[in-house]
Parts: sequence; C-alpha cells; structure tokens
Amino acid sequence: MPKETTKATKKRTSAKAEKAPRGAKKAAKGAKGPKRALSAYMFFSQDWRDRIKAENPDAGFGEIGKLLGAKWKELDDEEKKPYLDQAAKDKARAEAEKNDFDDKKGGSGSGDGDDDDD
DNA sequence: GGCATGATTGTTCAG
DNA sequence: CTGAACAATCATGCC
Repeated sequence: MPKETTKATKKRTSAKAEKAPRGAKKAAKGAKGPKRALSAYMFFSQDWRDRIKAENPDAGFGEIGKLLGAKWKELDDEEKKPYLDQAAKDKARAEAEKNDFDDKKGGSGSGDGDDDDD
C-alpha cells in the first residue's frame, strides 16, 4: 500500500472542489520558469484525440474530455507504457531546461535578453 | 530525510 | 485568447 500521505490530506492537486479555484497560476509571461515536463496524459491525448473524435464526432469538449480520461484509466499499463515513455523523455527535456535555467539563473545577467515576448 | 504543495502540460470547444 | 474538465507528474521547497 502506498502510504497515502498527501492524498489523504487533500484530494489531489486540482481538487477543484467545484469550480476550479485555481487563480494564482499561470505565469509564464515574463517570468522565466523552468517549465515542467509533460504528462503521459498529454501524449495520450495527442494520440487519442484522433480516436475520441473518430468515435465521438459529435462529442464536444465536455464529452471528449470525460471520455478521454475514462479511456485513459481503461488502458492497461502496457498501453500507457508508450505514453509514459514519451512523458519520461519529455521529463528529461524539462530537466535539461531547468538545468539551463538554474545555470544562468544567476549569472548572467544581463542580458538577457529577454525577450520578450510578445 | 520525507512530506506537502504548487506549478505545468496538452486536448477539445466556444464566444 | 483563454478558460474549463480530464489526468499525470514530479521537482521543488521546507523543517
């Protein structure tokens, strides 16, 4: 048994009790942050978005979203494997990203160019 | 050292 | 453009 520590405390992360009270988030604009790695779900949806729409051409965001999640859990470990694999690779990518972020984080300065954005 | 948290990622669909 | 359900994640901070 996986010791439930957090889970028992909170529902998970989103929890979104009812309307997704996630207000403080989304920074990505000027702030530079070592973004995180994608989730297996991301890859899973990329491949499945096709299927979901194929079997639910009528389904909209609501249906597809729910169906997607439902199918995801329905898949077997082996089925998710390929997705997890991709996620694993993305993780490495995010790792390097953070690495660079951590490296220049102090230094440089300057520069930065920044960019900006938009 | 282990725990909790937050931040992020991508899809679809619409006004 | 952005948000919202859907799910994972997992890196980091913190004592």
